[in-house]
Amino acid sequence: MLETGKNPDRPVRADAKRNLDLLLQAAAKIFATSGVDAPVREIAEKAGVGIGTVYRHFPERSDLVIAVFRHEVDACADAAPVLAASHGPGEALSRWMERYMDFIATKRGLAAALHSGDPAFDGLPAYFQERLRPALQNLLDAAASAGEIRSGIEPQDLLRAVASLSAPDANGDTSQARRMVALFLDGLRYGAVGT
Amino acid sequence: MLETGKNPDRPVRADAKRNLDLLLQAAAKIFATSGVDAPVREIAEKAGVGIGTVYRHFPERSDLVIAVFRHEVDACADAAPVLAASHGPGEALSRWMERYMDFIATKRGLAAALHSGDPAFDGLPAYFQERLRPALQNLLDAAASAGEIRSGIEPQDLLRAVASLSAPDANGDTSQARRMVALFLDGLRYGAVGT
DNA sequence: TTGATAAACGGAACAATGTTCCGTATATAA
DNA sequence: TTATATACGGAACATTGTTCCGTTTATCAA
Repeated sequence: MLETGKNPDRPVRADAKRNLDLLLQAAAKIFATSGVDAPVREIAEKAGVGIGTVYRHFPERSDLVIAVFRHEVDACADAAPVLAASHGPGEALSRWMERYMDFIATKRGLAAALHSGDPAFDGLPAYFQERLRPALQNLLDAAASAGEIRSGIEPQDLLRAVASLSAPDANGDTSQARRMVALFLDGLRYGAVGT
Repeated sequence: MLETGKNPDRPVRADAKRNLDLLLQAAAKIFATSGVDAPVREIAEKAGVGIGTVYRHFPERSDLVIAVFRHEVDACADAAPVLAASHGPGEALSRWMERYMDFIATKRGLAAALHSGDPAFDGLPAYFQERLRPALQNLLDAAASAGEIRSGIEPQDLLRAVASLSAPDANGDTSQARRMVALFLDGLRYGAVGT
């Protein structure tokens, strides 16, 4: 019998992979611009694919939202080791917090969806913690070891605090939020072993 | 010229008033059951009126949501003087907090809508404060004057704290939340002038 | 009581959007 | 080059918000 049937180990087709990436990119941009309630058709058009292709990759609308969210969480988490390799511990921490704030700003529109009661999103907060907590933990440990900040800071507290501080963007102005976070981080430096 | 034209002072027709009440009742029940995203048709059917009638009274879906919300805020606020007249100051305060928790529980589904970015809902938080703060202030003043609780409690702090304490209803069980609030209120009693 | 009239009603029809389905096109492997 | 499983595109369907308009009815004056 000739082996021609459906092969489960067959690699993903190149066009499928490409379209998936195009979709994630397009969705990320449109979610950031128009919020997570943007029409699926709009995303398909921006990605240059048909609607059917969207639903092939993401059976439901919420699957696309989730994929974009996780993708952005991953990108944010992955930035930590990169920054740690290219900067000193204190500088790496500061820069990563900037990066994290950008992520939170993008996530604004998602917040409502996350707490909308749709069970599809139930796993997202856990993923958020799971991915970002260790990333930040490493940065904090390095900075503490170098004597640039005090030790004993809990990463999840920091994540939550900065997310809260970023919130009051009433006019869309982020400068105030950034000043608050900078001030907050200075608080970590005060009391460091080297001070 | 005979006065037969459109009379702006003409009283509201009886059926219009009745249908408006039916709609508010039906919407309140359905919002509590299925959330604020329930279809307009379902509400119209439950109220026993046509869709057109819904839109005559509430030009947009959000207007109906707002009307129900305000209606429930009013009912909760109006309960305060009634309880104050029929119970002692401490008991009136306790009972009103129970009443307030019921209101918050109903409002669960609304929370997402309120922060969804739809500008139609922008005024609701203000209305909430505006209406409930004075109602609670009176109860607090009476209880403090009677020496049953300490003075200097800010009503808005209490409103927010109790709303937060009521939130973690993971399984839909409200007993834990009620215990927490009761404990919280006992804290007010501790340190009262009569203690 | 009756007739005229403005107000209100009901629901068909339209628009926007999530989702399904299937005929067509194509990347891949032999 | 050819066969075929995979992926694609978009028409069609389902649900839901909203509009429109012909019909019904509450109200008032005679």
